[in-house]
Amino acid sequence: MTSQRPIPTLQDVATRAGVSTATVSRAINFPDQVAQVTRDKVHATIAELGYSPNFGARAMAARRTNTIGAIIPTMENAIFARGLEAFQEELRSNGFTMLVASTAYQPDTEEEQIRSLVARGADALLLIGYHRDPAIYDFLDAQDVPVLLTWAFEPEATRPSVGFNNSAAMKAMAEKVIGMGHRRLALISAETAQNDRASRRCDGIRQAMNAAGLDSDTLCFVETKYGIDEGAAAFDQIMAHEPRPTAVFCGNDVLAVGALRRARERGIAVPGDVSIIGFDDIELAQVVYPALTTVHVPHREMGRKAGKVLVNHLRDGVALEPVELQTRLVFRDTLGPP
Amino acid sequence: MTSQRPIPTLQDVATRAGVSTATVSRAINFPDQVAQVTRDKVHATIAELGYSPNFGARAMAARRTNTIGAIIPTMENAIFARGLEAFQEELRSNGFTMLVASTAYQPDTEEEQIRSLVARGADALLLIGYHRDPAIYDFLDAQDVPVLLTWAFEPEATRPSVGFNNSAAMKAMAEKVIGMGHRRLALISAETAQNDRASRRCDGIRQAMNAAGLDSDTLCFVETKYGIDEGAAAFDQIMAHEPRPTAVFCGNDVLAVGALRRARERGIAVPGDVSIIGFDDIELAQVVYPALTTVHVPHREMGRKAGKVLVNHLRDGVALEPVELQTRLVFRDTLGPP
DNA sequence: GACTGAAATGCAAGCCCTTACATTTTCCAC
DNA sequence: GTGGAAAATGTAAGGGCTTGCATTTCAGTC
Repeated sequence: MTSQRPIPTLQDVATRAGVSTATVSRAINFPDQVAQVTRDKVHATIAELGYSPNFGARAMAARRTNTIGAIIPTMENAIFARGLEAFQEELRSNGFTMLVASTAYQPDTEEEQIRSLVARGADALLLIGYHRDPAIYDFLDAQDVPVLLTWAFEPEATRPSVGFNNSAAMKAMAEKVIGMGHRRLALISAETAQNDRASRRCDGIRQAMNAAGLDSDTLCFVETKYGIDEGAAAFDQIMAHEPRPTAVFCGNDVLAVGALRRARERGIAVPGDVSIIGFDDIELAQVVYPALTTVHVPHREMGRKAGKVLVNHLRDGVALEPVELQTRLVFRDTLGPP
Repeated sequence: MTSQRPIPTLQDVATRAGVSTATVSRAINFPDQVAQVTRDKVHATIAELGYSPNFGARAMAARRTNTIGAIIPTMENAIFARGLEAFQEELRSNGFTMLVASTAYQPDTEEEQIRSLVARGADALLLIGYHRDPAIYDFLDAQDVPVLLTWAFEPEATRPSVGFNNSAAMKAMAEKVIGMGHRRLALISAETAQNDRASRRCDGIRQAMNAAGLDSDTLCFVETKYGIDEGAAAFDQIMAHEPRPTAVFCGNDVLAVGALRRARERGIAVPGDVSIIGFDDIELAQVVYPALTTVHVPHREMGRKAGKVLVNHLRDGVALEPVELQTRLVFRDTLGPP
């Protein structure tokens, strides 16, 4: 046991520097309100004592934290990583801190994380997608915590979001695929029940099919959990279907990569025997072989924009402004004629 | 503007339930110290008011937060994701919360994040690797924050860690590769200056070379930033070297995947013309083609163990116990004879 | 019914900061 | 020098919670 010198407080700094706590506080938070010489003395003392302000006390006294919470479904597989990184950079450069939490795609966990971040004093929250229990929104409204949604954008939605139109994006891709002559389509989707991005992407394909005069009920639909192995297993299911689909859409790139791996393992040629299409355009999409045709989502831009919108709101009181971003179809090597 | 009903406090709950704040606090934190009927009444009131305790106030009064901070170099590419996920699960199941932050491999950012997490009241910290400014360790000691290191294990180290021996792991792989007849070796390494894992892995190769009677100065060494594209560029540099190496080690799987992609783009056969060896065994390693030979790191086990060690320490006062985990060589398809 | 120890509850002192307001110091213009 | 405004600093009141200690309530016993 080393002798426990107690953790220094503001008071300790004040005493040692021979000033009041108010002055120390100002020297830290509003340096230009303090005379140069005093400021230097205070900062020297802070360094000497290794003082570091207590966040809880500060939050309580100031009633804000300059902290913004972000809750994402998963930290694996980089789907959200790039966007979040840009979000964080934007916040940091404006003096805000990001707190991340992930939910493993469990609504209960999301609720728990939301409460935890709010209790921690998050000044605002960034959440993925629209769908969640209305009680959660009520809670956030009651707590007066601004919420910005992202990764989705619905023109008619009431909650502000910075994102893209999932159904329109997938529809655009489906139109291209149908335009190439594909008629027997399949979709490996993430679980749609609690996930509006997944269900909207599914809608997009059906819309394109209907518009092209195809019966959208013929879509060979498999829903699965998130993961490469899950994508592989789902691909097997789809290949068992008669007549065999010629184009397999995937709700995200991770599932697509799993499907692609399985196709190779089974000796099914891509895109010779079957085309595979992803969604997201994560780095992985360019690395697999053959390189994945997919829908490019502007992750970094989305993160940065979301950060800007929240900072503007928190700092300048600007209303949370919805922003729609555009996706882009990226044709690589896994899509060919049927 | 909706009328702002104020956020309910402990006091509000107490008043409404007709008890003291102490009782409410106990009903929340030590339910069995409160009579059944009182407890029910309190919880009903809490639900009715939508009360949620203020984390800052609680942290300040209780002088602990049940929060453990984890700081990782990057959230991209899933290298740390799986281990961290297991870590979080372990903490959650023991009533602790994990707070994550990432540093983008910048020591300055790491220091900032450490201070931030400490200020937020983290009861302990999980950090990656040994190497950092001693001043940071001094600061943490002064603040009396326990620190557990991970992703590395040095027998002679003074700080406790839960990890594996990076140099021994890489040495074992290098011995195998040399044993297959490779004599001209190359290494694409992450930047070694601030990264002991990278430099130890490099050491491992050199040790194996020396032990096999090869001059370790002949190792074709390229250092680069983290990323798939960076790995690709580094591969180009190595291929420009004369005589051309027959085996390219990579400091991690992400760099290896970049190298692999570049090899394919240039029509260099793997493993026919050159072997490529990764490190980490992230999911990606099995997905690329040809599948990557790599050193398997028990990420989940590492995360879980680290969680256990910290929980034991915080809850039961057990000293932080170092744990060495074993890596495993995984031979897939990118390694062949020279 | 009085007594006793245990169980349940209440009281109130902090925990460490920020900030409105009050006070002192400084600096100029005259 | 003096007066007065501006700049710098100080005072002290919270902010919401936990917890040691004091007090009340309750069972059970004689």
